[in-house]
Amino acid sequence: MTIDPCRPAWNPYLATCPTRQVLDCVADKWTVLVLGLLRAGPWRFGQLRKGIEGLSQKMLTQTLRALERDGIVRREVFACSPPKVEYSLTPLGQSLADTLDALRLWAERHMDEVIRHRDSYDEAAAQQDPALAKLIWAPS
Amino acid sequence: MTIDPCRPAWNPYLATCPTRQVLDCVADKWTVLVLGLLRAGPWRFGQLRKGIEGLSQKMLTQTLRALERDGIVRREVFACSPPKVEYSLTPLGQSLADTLDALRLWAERHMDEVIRHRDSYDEAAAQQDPALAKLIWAPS
DNA sequence: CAGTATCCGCTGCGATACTG
DNA sequence: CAGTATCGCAGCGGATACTG
Repeated sequence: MTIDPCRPAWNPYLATCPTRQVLDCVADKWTVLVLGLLRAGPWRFGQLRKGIEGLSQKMLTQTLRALERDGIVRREVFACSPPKVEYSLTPLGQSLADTLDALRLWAERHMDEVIRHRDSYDEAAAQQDPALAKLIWAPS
Repeated sequence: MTIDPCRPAWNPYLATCPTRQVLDCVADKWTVLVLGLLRAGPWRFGQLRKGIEGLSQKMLTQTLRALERDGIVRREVFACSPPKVEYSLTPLGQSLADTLDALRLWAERHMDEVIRHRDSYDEAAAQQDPALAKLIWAPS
């Protein structure tokens, strides 16, 4: 495939650009966590499931399939009993995982500051409208 | 606030860890695109809306509110007519925006390769089950 | 212009049951 | 063990109408 000099670079700010779909799949909570684990080496399905609390089997399958389809994750089936399937990063996946890891690290590193902002924002909102105060404390 | 040496570092792999909520809001398609624009400087509401195709008013408001609450975006209201509201990055937001920009760049840079993988994956699936071939070509 | 409020269809996602 | 298939519903998110 040759480069078409007339074609503009990919631009996710346009609705029809394919990068939109990739961004949708890649900028995802579960993807960040799954790829974060895979950086350490191959993982089996059940290991990933146990390694990420709250991730249902369905969502894990869905996430892994999408990543496999895009060439980010490699799926290797071992013909044995009981069945064994290993997931690992492709070179392409490695580069993405490194990028996403920065995001996970950002969340861990700046969590304190985010919580401070969040608390003061909620407090200010509650004072403006005391009737809303209870909502802030309502379970998720 | 003092550091509690007993408290483990934040860990998004635990279901109840607050970083989960942050990851959920931050690892989001619209957040990536909004913060990508804000890196250039302050933007007005309408400008952001026009700058990101397919982003509805409701989702933009929601996204901006969440980011403001977490101290990532600053909202400045100008008392004039017609009303004018500017959104800009806080220092905290700058650090996040830089991280997310890497993600957007990754998508743009590796789109070709992703598409190649995707096509061959879909083709392989179609050959395994010819009846599914038509589904692959169905509109979104 | 920059929102809020309301309605509501669609689907994302969990729960459950079943298969190779 | 590693999935697929199916059901059911909460909530996401678009469309529309209204407000300061």
